[in-house]
Amino acid sequence: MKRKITLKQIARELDVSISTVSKALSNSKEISEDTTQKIQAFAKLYNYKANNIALSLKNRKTKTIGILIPEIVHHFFSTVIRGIERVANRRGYNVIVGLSNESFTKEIINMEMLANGSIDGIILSISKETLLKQDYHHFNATINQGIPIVMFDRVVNEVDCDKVIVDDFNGAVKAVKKLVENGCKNIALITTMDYVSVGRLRTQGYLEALGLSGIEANSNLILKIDDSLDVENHLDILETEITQFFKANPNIDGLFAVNELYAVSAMKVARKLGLTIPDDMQVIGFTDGVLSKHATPSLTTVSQHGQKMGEQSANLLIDRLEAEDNDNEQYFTNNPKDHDFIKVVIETEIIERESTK
Amino acid sequence: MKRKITLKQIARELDVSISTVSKALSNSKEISEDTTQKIQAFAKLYNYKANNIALSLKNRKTKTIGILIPEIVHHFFSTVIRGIERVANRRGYNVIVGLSNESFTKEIINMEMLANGSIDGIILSISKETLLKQDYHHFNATINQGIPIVMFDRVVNEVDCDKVIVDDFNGAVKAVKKLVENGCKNIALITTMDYVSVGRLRTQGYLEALGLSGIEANSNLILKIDDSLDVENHLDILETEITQFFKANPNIDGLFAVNELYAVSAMKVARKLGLTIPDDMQVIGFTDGVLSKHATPSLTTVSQHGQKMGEQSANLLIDRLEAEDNDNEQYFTNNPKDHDFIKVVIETEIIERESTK
DNA sequence: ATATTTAACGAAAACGTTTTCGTGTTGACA
DNA sequence: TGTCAACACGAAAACGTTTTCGTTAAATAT
Repeated sequence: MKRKITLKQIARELDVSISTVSKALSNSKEISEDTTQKIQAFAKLYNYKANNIALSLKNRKTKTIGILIPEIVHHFFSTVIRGIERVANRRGYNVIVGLSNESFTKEIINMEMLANGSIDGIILSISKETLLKQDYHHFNATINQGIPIVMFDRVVNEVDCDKVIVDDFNGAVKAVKKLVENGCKNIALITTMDYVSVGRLRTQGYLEALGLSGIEANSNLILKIDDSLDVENHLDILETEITQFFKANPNIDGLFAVNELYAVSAMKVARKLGLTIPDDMQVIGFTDGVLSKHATPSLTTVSQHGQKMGEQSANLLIDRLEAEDNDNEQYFTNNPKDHDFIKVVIETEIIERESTK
Repeated sequence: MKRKITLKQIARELDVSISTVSKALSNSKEISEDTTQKIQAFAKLYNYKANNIALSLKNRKTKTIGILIPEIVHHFFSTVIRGIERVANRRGYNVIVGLSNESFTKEIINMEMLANGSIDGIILSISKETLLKQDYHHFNATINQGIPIVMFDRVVNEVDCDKVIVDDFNGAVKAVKKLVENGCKNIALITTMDYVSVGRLRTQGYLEALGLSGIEANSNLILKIDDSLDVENHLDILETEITQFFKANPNIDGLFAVNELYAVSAMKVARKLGLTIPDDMQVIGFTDGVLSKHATPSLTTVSQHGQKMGEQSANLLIDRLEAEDNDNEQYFTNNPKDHDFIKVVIETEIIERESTK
């Protein structure tokens, strides 16, 4: 078991100084061609690679970015990670992942763990509990420490940073409009409680689309699910709620759900109630994941383009990191550019499948 | 924007030496109570936290473990990550993720990126291309550099390291036996090409179960899918293959599929062909993911317990890392324990749902 | 022959810690 | 009064780099 070789060992072995080795390996022309070749040959032989940690310490940057998300067993979030990893890798960065598990405390602990030198910047999506508490001091704290943050999807105005969001509002508008165009008269909505911003925005989009179409919103047609409980493991509850909802409103002929789980569950319930989709009821969900694609009938959805969100987030963050590098060489450290934060909006797209006509 | 405070700054500010500050913060009794209090108060005020990178360099260990998997938008793999992250976090480790994207080259590049000091050990699952090439030198190389590896799920005998696998063979046996018990006479298999070990093992389990039940295997009832192509994006191809398969074998009354995508697709095809599940055909899939749970009818599956695999892998790795620490204090560095590698087998479990009687 | 440039290399600082090993001051004790 | 612990602290090395700034010797210019 050979430990990795270091500059010092090469130097000792070849009877030169550490500086000489370092320079030779970076092809400095301070070093004669002879020694350079000798050193490079030796280094290659022993497969020398500079130690990342030492470089990080010296350069005061780690070339790794942190990701902090609520959950990873989740199609959307893992898609975002894939996008982040893709551009991070291409641009020479590593990716370190932390999971908040929707918990405020774990979010803070993770942030602090990451902010102690492990990473140059953070890409995150806020946990539900944090959104509920509306306590964002930990974000501002790390930003103040000079660690840039990019927020995606679940963002919040109280924190000044770059943001990448999907156009939840217009996505919902598009979806509901399509239902209207397809002839639906009584369009229902299944949504979450309002504190998750994306749910709120999608609800607003639903209302807006109805308004634009001259349809009066009917609060009976809106079902709000308390997603503080872990729905994945309480499918039965979800399904009974939907069953009651459908029974109470037999006139529903169109349904918009703010996520694919609600949509797919609704289709299941509908079928049990003897309804045919899309003939008796058309359904559109938000978030294009595996469920939508493989459900029967397959589900028409509003795609969020998670991978693109990840890529944009990573590019935004790395751009800012590398801009900082240049700033340091400028005369003004506090140049105004630092406070021009960017908000990227990813356009949604409706993917039509079998659940609509 | 305040940069993080360092020992040196505290020392200068309080007019003591760096060593004193360091000792005071670790409650060394070399330092008087007065100074200790003063320093600790100051440190708390400025929210001092030791810089991780500096610690890593000094201690020659990073307290982070690398994960290298083929794909992250994948229920099983993300479940494993969740498990790893969970125990890593509990035991004070960070987690850094690399994706091979099923590519041999990306796997190597990622390994080298990680092995240059960024991590203490690696947990990985081998990419398809690597399995196909059967070239495992990069794994052995990093092991030889003193970086322990734990392989999960897709493992290989040619590399000496700890391994965590699911009992693919017996899982398949159980599944097929259940089909037999449920009265199936003509049990089909949908599987992958043989180079992915897990597919091969599950196929063998299928054959074994048939043998045990006194049923003669019929090669016509085995459909091998070439999963070198990206099936997710070529569902149509998959479905037509299955359609032909079913049409050619109308006597099929039971089906075992080596993953849930194949199983769900098969159910879809079966329904289109007018078959009712589970009445006309019972179906069991391997890998318990979202699809299985939410399909209609919901799918009986063999659960791999991904999270448990992740947790076991992480524990195995960290155990070894921390055992090494102690070994260094022993007289023998090359003690025989180093070569006793552990293979943990996670038992599968059949989760019964609507697709079987 | 002397001054000056150039080539080739080494010493040392710096990044932020921890830890070992001094060192000076105090108080107790003989 | 002289000796010796005990106490409280500082200097410096080490982890592995890169980079600045010497320094030496040879080569060139004057």
